[in-house]
Amino acid sequence: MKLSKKSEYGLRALLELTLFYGKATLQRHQIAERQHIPVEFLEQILLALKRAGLLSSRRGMKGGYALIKPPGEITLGQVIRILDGPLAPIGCVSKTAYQKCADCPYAEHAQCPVQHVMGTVRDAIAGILDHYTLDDFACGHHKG
Amino acid sequence: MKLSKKSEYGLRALLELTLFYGKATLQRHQIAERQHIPVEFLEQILLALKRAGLLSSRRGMKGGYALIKPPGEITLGQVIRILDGPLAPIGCVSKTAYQKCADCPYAEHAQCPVQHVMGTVRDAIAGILDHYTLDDFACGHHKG
DNA sequence: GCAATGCCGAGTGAGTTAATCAAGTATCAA
DNA sequence: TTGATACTTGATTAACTCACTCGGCATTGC
Repeated sequence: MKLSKKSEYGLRALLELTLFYGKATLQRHQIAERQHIPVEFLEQILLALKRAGLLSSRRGMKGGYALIKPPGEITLGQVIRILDGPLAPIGCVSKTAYQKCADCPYAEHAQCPVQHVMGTVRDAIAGILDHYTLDDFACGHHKG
Repeated sequence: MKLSKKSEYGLRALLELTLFYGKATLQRHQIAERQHIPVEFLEQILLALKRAGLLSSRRGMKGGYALIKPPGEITLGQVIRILDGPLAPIGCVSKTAYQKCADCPYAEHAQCPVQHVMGTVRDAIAGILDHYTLDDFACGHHKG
């Protein structure tokens, strides 16, 4: 039930990029300084977000990173899935990356008590994170 | 955001013990067989649950484990905290094991956006797991 | 005493996390 | 064209965690 440093840093980096959305690009070291993140680690995080289509980047002098989509269209759920993988506490209840349990003594679906509770937990987590956008995030509160 | 095998096995073991609550004790190998759990691993799980005051045990021939408290008074939240640690996705929003973030650039409490969202996630998870008892678990559905 | 069972501590191999490093390639300015 | 700056890529690492595994000890019942 834990959020990795990678996701935490990723969210904090996106927060900075949200504040400058439409205004300027930010360089790795600027983001790193403002958010106290090791630069080289931040680099691979930004890169992953870029590959996932969330960021654009420019090389060379005056280079930097910027959000591609408006912050209101990016959810924390998306970001965490990119950096940490599925939100579900257990593979057999993931909607974006379902995986059958190897040795569960219960028949498929619905009869397994673990699967049942964890399904509701997954829905609760996704219900929050998939409706919480970078805009909400930057304001510090959900539009609810 | 993941449930460990340890917790999963722990919950499945407690499920068996719930079914036999007030009727009989169960030995490690019985639980292990019924739930397809490696015996030696199960052992340390049962031991942890015993140390936490959830189980009683008897050694020697005719030994075994049993629930101490009625299954309606044990919540999945308790169990998972014993085996996996705090439910909160990040230390600074845990209510049972709060830990200040080392290098968060935001002042204490309430101003950190990460802390804010993750707080609501924590509450959602705890809201489910701290009200879901072993009884509910054995029935496969919450009384809610 | 002896076998069955739980108790306990240490160890282990695979994998993950959180970085770090080194060698590129693109961009701009002088 | 040259050099400085900054993103890109891939490899490497140390520390840690996960999921077991093992060996020996303590207790109980026959």
